[in-house]
Amino acid sequence: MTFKFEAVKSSRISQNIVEQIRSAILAGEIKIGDQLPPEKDFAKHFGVSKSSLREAYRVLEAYGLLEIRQGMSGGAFVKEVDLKTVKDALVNYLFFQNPGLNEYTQTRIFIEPQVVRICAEKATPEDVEELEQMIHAMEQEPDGKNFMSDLDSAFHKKLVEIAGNKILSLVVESVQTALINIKQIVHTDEAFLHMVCEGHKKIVTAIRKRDPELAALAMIDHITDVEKGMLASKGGSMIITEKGLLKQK
Amino acid sequence: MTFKFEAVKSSRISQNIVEQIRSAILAGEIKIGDQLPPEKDFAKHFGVSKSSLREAYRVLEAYGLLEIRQGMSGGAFVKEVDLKTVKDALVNYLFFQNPGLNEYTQTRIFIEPQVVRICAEKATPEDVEELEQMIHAMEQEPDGKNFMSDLDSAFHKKLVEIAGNKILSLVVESVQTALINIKQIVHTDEAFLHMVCEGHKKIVTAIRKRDPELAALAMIDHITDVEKGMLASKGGSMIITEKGLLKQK
DNA sequence: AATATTAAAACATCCGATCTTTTAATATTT
DNA sequence: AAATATTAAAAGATCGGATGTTTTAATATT
Repeated sequence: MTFKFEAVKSSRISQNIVEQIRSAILAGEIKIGDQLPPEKDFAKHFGVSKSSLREAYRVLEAYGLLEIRQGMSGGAFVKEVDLKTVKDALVNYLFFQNPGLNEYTQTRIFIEPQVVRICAEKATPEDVEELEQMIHAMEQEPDGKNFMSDLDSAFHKKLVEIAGNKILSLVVESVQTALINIKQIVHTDEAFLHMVCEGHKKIVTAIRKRDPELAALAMIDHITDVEKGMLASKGGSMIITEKGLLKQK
Repeated sequence: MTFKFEAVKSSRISQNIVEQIRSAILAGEIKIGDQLPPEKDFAKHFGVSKSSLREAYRVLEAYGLLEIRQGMSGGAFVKEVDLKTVKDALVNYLFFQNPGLNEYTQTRIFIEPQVVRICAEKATPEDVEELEQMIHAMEQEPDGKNFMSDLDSAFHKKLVEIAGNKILSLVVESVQTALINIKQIVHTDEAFLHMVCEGHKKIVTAIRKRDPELAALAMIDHITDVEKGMLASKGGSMIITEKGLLKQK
């Protein structure tokens, strides 16, 4: 059988400290907002140099677990890991994986139609109102280029928030972020913007009618349209393909 | 309207270096395996102290973008970000979000039945063979406690690999990792192990029959059973509930 | 040919001096 | 009294250079 032991790690001092502090946080021994001792004191407490402690702080900061503030009444504070940290990690990862547009589309088609089914049941009148305002804001957008992707993203984010599943929110928002990066390259045009708005309208209409199946179908159409629209458009030195996603010309 | 400008950042030297190197990697200027200059030289090149450069290295290491090796012919090497880095980020994030078991289950039910539909079409005889061996290995497992979760995870990982979507792989594997952490607390018993094996068998049978609908149904049953099994079991000072997931007793 | 020793490259750690940022307390002005 | 300006102290940020440790390649020895 294959052994399940992992290679023993570097035992770098900073890494040791990182793990101690991370464990303390995950074990609930230190809570959000808690302040760690000043560098000098804490380094002495650990019996290490300031440099080692500082390197540990940098790592914990990168993990999103700490926030370090300079100045009087500054210091190292325990922070709740935010979505941005996770999305950044994901962007780094996906850069190397380089999934095809069809993989993004497939992921969306698996998840988002089901999300709007739930929305059709759970959405409050206020939710519907907000969704409609988001569509309206998108239609007002001048040439669409700048904020278009953000407004589009916000719409899908709102939908998945209504569904009330934090894991699905994470996935949907991350996919949106990744797609924004792509859209910034392929220069979607005015017609694309209009198509997106129409798609969103049909979805919201179905939700207002409390018709889960219609909402799901509208979402499938919308996601399909977006993929088609992106495949049709082209950008500078990059090209987008069904598989392989982005290739230099 | 709300401004879209973000707070200008600390301009810490190490952060500046991190962004420069990260950008160079994402822009393709530096490739996997490339070696960066030695600390001393590189620090001089940037016009900064070794400490600042070292802190930048720690952060890039945390991002999974660099690997630093000590000793002769050591140095800083550009690395492909691996799944573990992303999953760790996710575990940190989910610790604070603390989703309910129902959220995990819902995510799985949205995705995995669709995955096995594809498997029923795309799986090669070798894939099916491998899946069956994985079930067999799981049945051989003595008391189930130790490797059970890993074998279970591996099974679902293999399925989503067959589907050939890197994004879905990431999501499914991350959810599995998160669930393993929970299972380590709730002490699943012998009956649970048996139930899991039976569930897997039905799924593979459906895939061998090339019956997508049957496979999807088998997967839904399986995921539902696992949730029920986990809700039924209890662990030490922790308790697992439908919502809120883990609470101290 | 196998083994042991040595040397050098490169990171790891430590120390302590100095700079910068931030805020709270104080002083000044209106 | 209120608003504004100054100052002082706390805490991180940066630097540089001395010293330790790891790893590997070259060399010497058996």
